[in-house]
Parts: sequence; structure tokens; C-alpha cells
Amino acid sequence: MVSPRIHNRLLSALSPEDFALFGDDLRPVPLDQGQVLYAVGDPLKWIYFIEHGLASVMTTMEDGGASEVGMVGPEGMIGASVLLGGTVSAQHIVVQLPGKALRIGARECKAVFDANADVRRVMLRFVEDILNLSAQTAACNRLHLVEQRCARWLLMASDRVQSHVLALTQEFLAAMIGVRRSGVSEAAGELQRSGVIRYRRGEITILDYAALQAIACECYALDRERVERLL
Amino acid sequence: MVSPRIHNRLLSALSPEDFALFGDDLRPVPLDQGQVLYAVGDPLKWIYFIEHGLASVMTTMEDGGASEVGMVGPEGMIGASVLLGGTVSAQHIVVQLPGKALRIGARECKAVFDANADVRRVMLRFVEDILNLSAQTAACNRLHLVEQRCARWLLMASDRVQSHVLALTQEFLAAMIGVRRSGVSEAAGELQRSGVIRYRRGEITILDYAALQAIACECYALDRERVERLL
DNA sequence: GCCAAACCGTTCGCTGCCGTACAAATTGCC
DNA sequence: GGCAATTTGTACGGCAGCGAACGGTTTGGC
Repeated sequence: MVSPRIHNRLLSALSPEDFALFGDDLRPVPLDQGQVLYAVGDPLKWIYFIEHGLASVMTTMEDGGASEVGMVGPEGMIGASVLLGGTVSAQHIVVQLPGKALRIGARECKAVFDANADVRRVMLRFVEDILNLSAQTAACNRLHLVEQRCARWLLMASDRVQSHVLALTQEFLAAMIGVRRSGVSEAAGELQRSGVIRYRRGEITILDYAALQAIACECYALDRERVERLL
Repeated sequence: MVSPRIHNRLLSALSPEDFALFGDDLRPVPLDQGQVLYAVGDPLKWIYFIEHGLASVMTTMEDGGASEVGMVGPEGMIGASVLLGGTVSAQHIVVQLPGKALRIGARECKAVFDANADVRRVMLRFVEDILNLSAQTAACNRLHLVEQRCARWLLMASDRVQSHVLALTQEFLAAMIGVRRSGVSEAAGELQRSGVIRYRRGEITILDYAALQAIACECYALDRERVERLL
């Protein structure tokens, strides 16, 4: 444990010596809701280690359609492609729930990564997780119902920000799941009627975790294992 | 270029010195159609560098549902999770089109990977590609029609094995796309009637690439860029 | 040449979600 | 307090794909 003030689980998994390699390059920045960290094609200038909050990795299509393909909170980082040799973002990264991050220049971070085996071990482990998450999401998108995916999303988000209250509109959630807004309205309405969640104008509260897990698809349990291993 | 006999693009991207690091650990093995290289949860014992043929990365669900989330041919490797620190397979890997591969023990491969920066550069670049492919597939599964996805799959497979004849049944293809067999039958029938492909009992022939590309979703073009950069 | 198995084409009713639209409720702002 | 903007509930026709089933065709084994 580097410091009690570091909440990011990749950074806090590093030894103090390894953490020190980043030096002053690591600077705190706020994450505002709706902020676009990267658009498709943007040069990967920064790497963000999320301290609080939540970002969505989205794949967008020419016709404007979009779907979330990954989710990153304090258990991970944004911009890992840099470490793999990438130079531009292939996805859209949007802040879903506000918070803050520690930001470092891509070049500096990659230099530390390339030079230090322990840093590589920690960061590549996260790459494996995000790869598995993306694969799971691909199949989930194909095979599971809106209500299941909604429940999964809420649980995943809740685990990452460690709160049972999530400040987001149905419009946002619909964009994540990749469905119409009214589709979420129906699914969320059903969840609300059965007392599992409460939905108020831009604020969802999870009331019954066990029930929500029962409704969510199996994909959630797998994601939980991944996150718990880190968080 | 290491040797004209090496077809795998990761291995052939290595300098002769780097390639020699693998030594005798790299052994040829046949890839038979339908062969399961890894089931979910299997320990990652081997890494396969595909020389010819094609393998699908599938995510499977408890109820038997499944969907392809990645595709690997001679441009890539199977078992990259090992390099990221993984020990067991989170996906199902099935040989779709037969061929052969060069196989190496996971431990030996990781040792070379950990010790050599150039090897890391080449292999991690592939990890970035497969990550982007998975992300693209996640959104594609959500947003595009069966016929589009069918066309995309055929083109992707054809690019990898570099043949316009693909030996596979509609049953297999349906499992890839994650739909019913009869769904593929309808889509393929339509493609056949318009003269874009020809389908004969376990053998698809692509007749008109331009037309097939026009039918495929935009996801194909992105994948093509990825593969061309390597192949 | 015959039979069983594998593979393919097609159909039917059903359902989950789309696209669209409109009204109600809540909130922020002046 | 009143108005405009945002957010949410709900409804309706339409369609893509499902699940299941059946028959026709090709193939391989004997």
C-alpha cells in the first residue's frame, strides 16, 4: 500500500519504490459527468488512473448508434492501449459518474511500464480483465434481455463507486445498454414496481441487491469476481 | 523475416535473434476443424501461433448460448492471456477452419516475453488488436442485423485464410454469429440469390467481394485495417 | 444401391425491441 | 410564482429474430 490517499487499485498495488517511478508526472484532475476523455481517433495523450467515479468505454457507429463495451472505475485505468503500443483511441471514453483521477502523460507512463517488470505485471493484469469484460459484454449484448442487462449495469456501477445511489438519467443508461430510452423506462419501471430499485429524476437507488442480482444475467457474477480480485 | 516457412505474422515480425529465443520449444501441431483448443476454465498450458487456419474465441453462457467475440488466424496467437498474467482461459477457443499452428509451452513463451522488449512490443500490439476486435464485436452484436454480421464474418474469415472458399456448415456459422441455424439459412439464401456467395453443403464460396462488403456492416472495414497492418 | 445421418430451405406463431409520439411530472431559472 | 427545459411514463404499429417443426437434398458407410 503506497499511501492511504491513493484509491486507485492499480497504483496502490505497486510497491512504494515502483510508485515513486511516476514521480510528479502523476497529477490529480477532476472527472465531470459527461466529460469525454477520448473520442474515436483522438491521440492517446494521457493515461487516467481513476480514483473516484466511473467511465464507460463505448464503441460508436457511423450512424450514431453506440454501445458500451467496457466500464472502468477505481479498479482500473483509461488509456491502457498506450501500453500495448497504440497511439490513438479506438473507442469513445465518457465519464458516467463524476469523481477524480490521477493523470499522467502517455509517454511517461509507457516509459515506466517498459522499464519495470512489476509495473507491467500489475497493468497487464488489468488489461486481461478489461479484455475479458469486453468479451463477456459482446456475448451479453447478443444473448441477454434489456432488463437483465440493466440490472447487470447497475450492479457493476454500484460495485465500482461503492454506493447504492447512482446519479444518472435513463437517457444515459439507455445509451450505455445500447437501447432506446423508453426501453430503459419500461425495464426500470418494472424493477421499481417490484421494489428492487427506486428511480427519481436522474437518481437511481438500489434497494435490494439480492433481488437485483437474481434478475441480472450471469455476466454480473463474472465481473464481480474480476473486480473483487482488485478492489 | 525469419524464414519463408513461417507464416504466422507475429513470429515473422520478430528478428531472427528474437525468434531464436523460442528455440525448440516451438513445435508444429495440426489444427482440426471443430477442435477445442481451450474450454472455459482450462489451464492455459500452451500458446498457439496459427500458421494456417482459423480459430474462434467464443463466450459461452450457462444455458448453452454462445457468441463469437474474437477471431484469430495467422495474424495472431491463441493464449495471449498468459502473457497478461492469466492462468486459465475465460473463453472457449474452437478451430473453425483447419490448418496448423506452432505451439509452445505457456511458461516458456512467457519467459521470453518477460525478458525481451521486442517480443513484448510485437505481442502486445496483437493484444491491442484483439481488444479492439472484441470491443467492436460487442457493439456489432448489439446494433447490426444478421445479414450484415454474416457478411462481415465471411469477409473476416476469408481475409485470414486468404481463400474465397470456406469449408463450414451453416450450423457452425450460426453458432459464431450467435443466432439460430435457420436465421443463417435465410440470410445466406438471400446472399446466394443475389449472386454474392454460393453455398453448397458445408462449403461457402465468396463470388463478389465488393457486393459482400457493401452488405457487411462498417465493422468489417475496421477489422480489415487491423489485419492488413499485420498480414 | 440402400439407408442413415448430416445438412439445408422454409414455414408459422410469438416476443422483445424499435421508432415515434405525446403527455405528465419534476426541476432550474428569472 | 411562473415558465421553460429536462426527465420520465406510456402507448402503438412494425419488424427482426426466436423456437420449433417438417420436408427435401446431399453425403458417407455398408
